[in-house]
Amino acid sequence: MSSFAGRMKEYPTVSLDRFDRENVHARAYFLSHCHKDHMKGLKGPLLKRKLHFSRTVRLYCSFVTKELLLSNPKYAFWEDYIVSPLHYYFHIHLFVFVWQKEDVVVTLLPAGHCPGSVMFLFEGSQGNVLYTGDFRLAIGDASRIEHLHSGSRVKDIQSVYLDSTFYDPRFYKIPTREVCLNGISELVGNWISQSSYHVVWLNCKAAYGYEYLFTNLGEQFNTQIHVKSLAMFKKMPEILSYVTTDRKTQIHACRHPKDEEFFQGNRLPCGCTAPDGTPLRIISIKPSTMWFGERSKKTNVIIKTGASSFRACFSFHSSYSEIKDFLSYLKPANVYPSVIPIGQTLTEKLIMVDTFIKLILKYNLMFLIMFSKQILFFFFLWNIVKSPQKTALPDPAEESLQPTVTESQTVSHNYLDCTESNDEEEGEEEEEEEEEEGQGDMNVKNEVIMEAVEKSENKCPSSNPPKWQDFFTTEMLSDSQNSQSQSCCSAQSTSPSRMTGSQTPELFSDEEESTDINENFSLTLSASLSNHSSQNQDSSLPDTLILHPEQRGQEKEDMKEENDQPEMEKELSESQVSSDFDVPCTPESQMPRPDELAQLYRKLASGEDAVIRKESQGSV
DNA sequence: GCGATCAGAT
DNA sequence: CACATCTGATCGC
Repeated sequence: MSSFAGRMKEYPTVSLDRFDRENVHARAYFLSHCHKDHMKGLKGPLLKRKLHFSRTVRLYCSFVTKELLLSNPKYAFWEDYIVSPLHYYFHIHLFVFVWQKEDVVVTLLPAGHCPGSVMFLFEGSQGNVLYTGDFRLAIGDASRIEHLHSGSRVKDIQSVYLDSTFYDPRFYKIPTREVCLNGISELVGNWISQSSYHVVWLNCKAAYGYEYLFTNLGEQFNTQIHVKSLAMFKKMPEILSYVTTDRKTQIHACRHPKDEEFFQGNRLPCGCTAPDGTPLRIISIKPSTMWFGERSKKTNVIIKTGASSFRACFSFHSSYSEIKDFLSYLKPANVYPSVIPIGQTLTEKLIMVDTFIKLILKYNLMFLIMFSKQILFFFFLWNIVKSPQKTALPDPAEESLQPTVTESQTVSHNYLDCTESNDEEEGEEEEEEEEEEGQGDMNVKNEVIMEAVEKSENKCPSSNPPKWQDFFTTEMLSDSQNSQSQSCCSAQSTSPSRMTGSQTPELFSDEEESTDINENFSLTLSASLSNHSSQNQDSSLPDTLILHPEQRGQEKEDMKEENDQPEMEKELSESQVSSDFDVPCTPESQMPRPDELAQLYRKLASGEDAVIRKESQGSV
């Protein structure tokens, strides 16, 4: 669960994923995805009143997040205040008023956590800051995210506000989404093929994120999954076509307050029975996170937990090694973990991050010595020491070399609002104290950076740049899964990414049921889900500035050619071409002058990312 | 009566 | 196997 307090040190006038307390005063809001623990205060009366009186406050989120949010009547009052792009990669031109006006370009990056989930990359005078929200990216995915790069280099990232849910060596490895999906498919297929009375209940929690499971199962078995409601997907036809409210199907993901009891009594949560009265044969599959230690060779993705109950591996969050890979690639100067697991103090978490950093340091040292790259190493050290650092922060170089965090220091400063003992009054004194000490202490110096030396060759965004369908697919669907292989999203390009025999996990840990499951499954990850058919009215806001990524068009064109998309995706892309995609800036802002713009663009590493021109191609 | 918060359960 | 949500109890306004 996120313990992030809502604000980033570098850009404190915006709030992300928190809308209560001091966040009520934010100039702009960002919602990374539509999970309740990231929506605290979002339906609060305070904010509602603020919206009523303010003409400038907006909530920025992805299109899908907007749809999901507005499908809940409790959040419907946000409708006129949401700014969402039709595409993943877009730029908001923010004028943030605090100590000065500020140009900030915000880019939405795929997060792979649930439909609509994104990370926010802020680029402005306070540095490039990445807020990950919750994310699940596979190893290697960062290199495929175009907007983390400028040209062939990885952008310099000042800080990462990190989803550290599994940032713990215990969660070293979590089977990839594809592997998990294969296991579930196999189990489902073997069951429902036995007779029409054999049905599966997917015991999913009440949260977005299982949709790609539904779509893939629906696709593979040419059926629809029974769910409680379709309303939230009404603008997402590729999801819509795989779910139904018709109970006459063999795969159910419906819920009921007493569904566990129902299941024990051999009933589905929806109460569905066979027309002829024949008792149904129901198995339950409960998606849950499974992890494996570094040395563990077990890779069971399905565990039998009862006579007809199974647990299936499924994770919304990146594993330890995936997070490590992510950080090692980005090499941010600072890392702020946003999740402090229950039972673990902030200090422990920070120390853990430190430990990782030290290990990296050590590893690199050895590596460097072995390969006689000392020169590079010292050059890099020098870079760290010399690197220009933000104001109001302790010298990061100094700190990074002594990354010790003491309990008292850590706990008393709640910039991230991470500690449980955090029910202090919101006095101003405290605020100031935070400012003075907290920031430095909360700085987890990330010498992951050291790996830069080793990985400098890898700094370019791979020969296959990120393809929009990798992540755009309802932001979730099969997204980034197999990073090493290419896109796994298009129906045609999927099969190559199927598991090889050696990678095939044992399906069951319980032997009694593991006999007859040996079919080969042709996993077809469905094509893009997301059809973002409508644009909101925001482009008509009076004081909006629309920035269009210029080169994006051509790049997408290239991508389309080298990537043989199935028809559906081509059509989708084309439909997106036609839909103007206007991304308003913060309404308080003014239209920048050309020279201002030029300056802004210079701030972007390459200048490729933000250009005012209506794009002519399906953009990402 | 409403919202915030917490414990507990799933 | 640690994910996110819901329910119910309690407290304060």
